[in-house]
Amino acid sequence: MQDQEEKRFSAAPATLREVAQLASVSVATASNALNSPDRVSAELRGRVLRAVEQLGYVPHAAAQSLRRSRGKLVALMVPNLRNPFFVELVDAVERLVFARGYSLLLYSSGEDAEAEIRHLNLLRSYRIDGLILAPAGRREPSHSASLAALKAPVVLVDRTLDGFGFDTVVLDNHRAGQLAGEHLVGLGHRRIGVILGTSSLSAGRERLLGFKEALVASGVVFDSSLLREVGLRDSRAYDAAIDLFMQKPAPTAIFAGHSLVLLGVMRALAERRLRCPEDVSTIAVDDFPWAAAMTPRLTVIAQPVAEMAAASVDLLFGRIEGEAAGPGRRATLPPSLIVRESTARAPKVA
Amino acid sequence: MQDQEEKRFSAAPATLREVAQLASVSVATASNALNSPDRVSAELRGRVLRAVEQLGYVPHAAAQSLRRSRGKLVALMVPNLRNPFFVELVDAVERLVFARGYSLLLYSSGEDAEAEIRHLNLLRSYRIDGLILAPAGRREPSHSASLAALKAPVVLVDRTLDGFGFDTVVLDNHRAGQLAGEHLVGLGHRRIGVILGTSSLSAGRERLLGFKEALVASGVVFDSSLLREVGLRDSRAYDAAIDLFMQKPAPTAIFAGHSLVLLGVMRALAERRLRCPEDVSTIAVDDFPWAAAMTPRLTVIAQPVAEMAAASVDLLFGRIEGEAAGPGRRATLPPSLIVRESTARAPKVA
DNA sequence: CACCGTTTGTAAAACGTTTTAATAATCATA
DNA sequence: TATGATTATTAAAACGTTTTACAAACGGTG
Repeated sequence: MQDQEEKRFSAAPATLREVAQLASVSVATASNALNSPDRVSAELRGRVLRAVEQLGYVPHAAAQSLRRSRGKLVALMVPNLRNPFFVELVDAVERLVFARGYSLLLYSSGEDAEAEIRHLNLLRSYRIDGLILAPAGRREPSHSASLAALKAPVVLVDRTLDGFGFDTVVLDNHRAGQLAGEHLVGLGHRRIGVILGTSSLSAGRERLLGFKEALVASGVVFDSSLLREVGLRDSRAYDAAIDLFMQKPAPTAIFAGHSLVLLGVMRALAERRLRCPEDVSTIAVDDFPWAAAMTPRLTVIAQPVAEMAAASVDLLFGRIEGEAAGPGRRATLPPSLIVRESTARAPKVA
Repeated sequence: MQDQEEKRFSAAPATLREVAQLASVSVATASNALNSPDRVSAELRGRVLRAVEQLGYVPHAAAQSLRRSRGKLVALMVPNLRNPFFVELVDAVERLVFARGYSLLLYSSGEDAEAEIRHLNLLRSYRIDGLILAPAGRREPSHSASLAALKAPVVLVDRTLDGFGFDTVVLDNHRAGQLAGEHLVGLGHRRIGVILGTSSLSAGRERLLGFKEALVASGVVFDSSLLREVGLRDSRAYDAAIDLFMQKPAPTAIFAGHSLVLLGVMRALAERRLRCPEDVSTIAVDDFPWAAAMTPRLTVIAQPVAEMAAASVDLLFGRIEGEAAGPGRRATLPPSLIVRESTARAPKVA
């Protein structure tokens, strides 16, 4: 057995010619036997399959891709891998894509629109079948060219890019903000700091809108002097949080735009010797493995990452397989509030 | 401008033929102008380059890959993406690979040796130039066939696979264990629980060895009744920790084999209302973004992930570019102790 | 038995490159 | 001016598939 395996694979990868030869059929027949089995008699199909098995034949993806114009290749580009949301997304997408017999080309743009475009251009070479993109930053003028040049279906995830008509999968960000707001005012908080990651502009705006809406619905006025927008670097979030805690009176709760922001907030909290949730409650968008292992265990607004991944992949393959056409569809998935220990009733002293 | 971009890219991707045509040269010359510029006169080279620019020509990777036998494609396969170590590895490798003008095929085996082999077989189709592999589990008999069938250089990272002669990049696991042991006994701990992730068998064993060695060097006896081996699921680690805390006398410190294990431990701690580090100190291998944001901030043994990624990529391209030949080389990188707040002097009552 | 409609099989072209081997041009040398 | 020796250019083959267009074989009908 071991020996046979050895023999099977030691030589240069077998070609379809050799398979055909061994099965004493033409290459065309061999190809047909594999790709459209109904076009070839059972007899010959058997011979071919046996030969394939014996030679350990595997099709040459590049040759296939050259002839058909489909490479069984899909790309996923995310802004960074330090955000657990994207990590989960990558993980889920990889699995789904693999399940369909495709492989995944992974790119990380590093939250840099320039780099994103460079990646896109490199990507053109591969004639990918499709792209799932969580864009870095706003729409650049060159985006349109590079994206169009792909000549492949694109689905946008997490962040939108207007004016392209691409399929899009996003969280119901408005609802996410609402959830956070309702939860916090429900606990009696009135002075609430908000720190948004500015990167995902549209998402951030939506979340803020929903948040405000929840406040006014409860007759709480939103104090915009307690709003901060930071970049992607958590150190900025840390600074913003420190700054917020210096306000008089200090906020009794913080709503963080995403987990990276929260990371900065938690560091600031520790720094200022503020206890959570006794002194200040925190809530953030994004659930992630460590959220339940921290002390306190974090109250969060979870994104349905798995569902978002599934929706993206479904949408993408809908286009790839050509069933779907027409204008971009949009899937908006619901967030859910997970109450743990980082939020508590607002302290009396407020 | 917008319009020109439009024109540039709106048609089907330009072929080298068309470039040649536009530059009024033969395709051979066009090809040479791009690949071996010294073989063609400045005059013609200029014309070709201009035509390339004008048409927005990008080579067809599949066609290139078919003709040469190199696709500018490298694969990375990791056991899972929930372990922050692998996430960082993916991130770093992606960047390095991209910097060399290659693209990265990402696979996650899900800690499943079967799946790993399926992935490897799929991978054969792509005729990748090389593979960086963090294998799931032990060497399977079929591993050898699938790996050999790749016909591409392989470098193993984080976990070893014996008998293949592949280049390998690992942490100095022995030293990592030693560091943990020294730190803990230095703080006066005598009863120390050890929970290892069984998955990376060789790594785990090494870490344990180093740990024991540190103890005996200080005249502390290692109590093997305080050793647990768990799988990859953190719930198992949680169980093990709970179990450990039931021992009489209970351990005053826990050494966790990697961060996923630690996650279970911290959950158990919270559950049992044990304070860290007052009641029990914890130390684990792996540093990760959240480690410094938790309360307490975690004391860890950090792996030099960036360096490990760089070493892997260097080793791999050494083979790909053909400079390096001969038996597998091994890079062993040093861990470093990062003291934060999750370790403290052992309580007196021990 | 000649005819026709199905199957079943195959030869050859095509996909977009790179590379080999051959040709044409250039230039110094005898 | 003819002759090699270089250099610059190109035609054509090759890489491993899929697919198109055609031929062969086969069974049933009139």
